[in-house]
Amino acid sequence: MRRCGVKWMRVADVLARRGIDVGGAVCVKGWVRSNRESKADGGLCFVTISDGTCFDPVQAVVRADAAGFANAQRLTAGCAVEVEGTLVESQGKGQAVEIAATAVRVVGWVDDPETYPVSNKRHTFEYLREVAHLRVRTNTFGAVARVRHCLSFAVHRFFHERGFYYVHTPIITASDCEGAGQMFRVSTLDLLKLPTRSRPDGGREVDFSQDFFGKEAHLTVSGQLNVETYCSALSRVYTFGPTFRAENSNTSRHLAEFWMIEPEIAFADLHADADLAEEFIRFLIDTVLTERADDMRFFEERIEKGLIARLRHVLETPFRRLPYTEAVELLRRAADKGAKFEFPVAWGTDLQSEHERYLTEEHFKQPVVLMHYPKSIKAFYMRLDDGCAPGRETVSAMDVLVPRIGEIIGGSQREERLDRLDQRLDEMKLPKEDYGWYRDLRRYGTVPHAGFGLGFERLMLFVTGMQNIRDVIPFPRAPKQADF
RNA sequence: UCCCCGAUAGCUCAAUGGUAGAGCAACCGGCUGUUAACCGGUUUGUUGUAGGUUCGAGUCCUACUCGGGGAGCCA
Repeated sequence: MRRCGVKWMRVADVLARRGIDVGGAVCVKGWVRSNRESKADGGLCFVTISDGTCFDPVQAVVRADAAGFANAQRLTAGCAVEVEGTLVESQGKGQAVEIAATAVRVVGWVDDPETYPVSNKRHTFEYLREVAHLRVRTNTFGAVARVRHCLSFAVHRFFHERGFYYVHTPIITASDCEGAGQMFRVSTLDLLKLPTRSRPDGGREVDFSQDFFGKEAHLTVSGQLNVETYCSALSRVYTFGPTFRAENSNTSRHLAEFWMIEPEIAFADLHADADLAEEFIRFLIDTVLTERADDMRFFEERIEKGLIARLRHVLETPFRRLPYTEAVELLRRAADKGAKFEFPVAWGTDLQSEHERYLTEEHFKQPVVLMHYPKSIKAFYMRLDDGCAPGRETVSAMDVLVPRIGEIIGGSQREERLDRLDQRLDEMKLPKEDYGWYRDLRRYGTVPHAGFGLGFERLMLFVTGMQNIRDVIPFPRAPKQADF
């Protein structure tokens, strides 16, 4: 590969004048965003070039005496170029500095400019989803990609700085005890020639002992049960990895493949868990506002007016913590006073989306942490609250609700008492033998512990103001959607 | 999975059951330190798929596919 004669720099550094100043020689490489040609001054082209390193492209001014001028005149959106020149103060408005080009080299042309899928104009997000391999070249998806990176690193930094260890929990699981919805099967059996064996009742069933793992295997729906084992030795741990749900969910808030962050802390109760969740969300917002100010300004201006004020409000206001029972009373009073709910509010049933939205968007207008849900609507591993009235048993669960998104975090203090855990397994008709290693944790040095799960893409929606979860992950997987 | 809405040029959208249109993009020309540039011109169609009704269907009916909004499941 040919090298530039002068120093090749990232556009982000050129525009910020890091390692270069006006008058310096520079080379940039990237993709053309726009090209405007002028006949003034003997002919010149204004070529804006993005290399994805920051929101703004850099403008190169190519005059007729520059090497490669004839090619520069033919540049269209999407062409890959190298530009050499001098950094100068811009004579035009809209940019402080620009590159006075001495040479332009076209690295890759666009075959057919008329049908280039992301030409220089407005496109709907639905359309761009159909060209997911090219949509990252747009303002919006470039910004999404950089914010996603920024938040990913912030997640690791937050936990690392607080003494948490990052645990790689398995993607494939042969235990059928995670119990969080439909799972994707993992198998190497020939679907056209499935081995079968007889069941005790005389029927036939697939013989998974002949499958790759010797038993049924699936993609994980949660790393929590596995990460609890490491928590019971390393004290403070977290996972951050892909998660899979085979639910037929067709919404703007669900994916079949998404990334989840699951911290788990030992010697901790539900309030320590909520403290952690709150500090965590604040840290992430603060980081992205500081490190991706350029992209966040774009989201504020073009995606959601008031976004930055909304995020700053979250930074400055403590989350409102509220027991489920009080939330139900509050919602019933609101309904009496005229709040329009499609579904009734009753103790013992899960809150509907409209109820959650009322609490966080209308009543409190801030993130809300709902705690101590009825045990009947929560998972077996959540800790039974002490001192409950008969018929009003609750568990130490918490959901963090935020405006616009609804539930962004679900967590709980875990049941660390073996007898209570076994009681819950029995009540929910779950076979104890499937939970051998999980029950062992309660037999060998059990401790109170707690954790939560945060859907990374939902965090992205909350932080960017984007509306559809399929637009905040590079290549979305959802029912009937696994292209690219 | 359920309810509602939609699918027409490369993109965004028009078109009373009666000849398929505009803006943008692209291309050509004009003007211009341009920047959502502007002005003039040119090119662009299996109207999502399969049936049906009708003299005639982009338009009406049925099914399917895909997309959007809402709900459920949840993160």
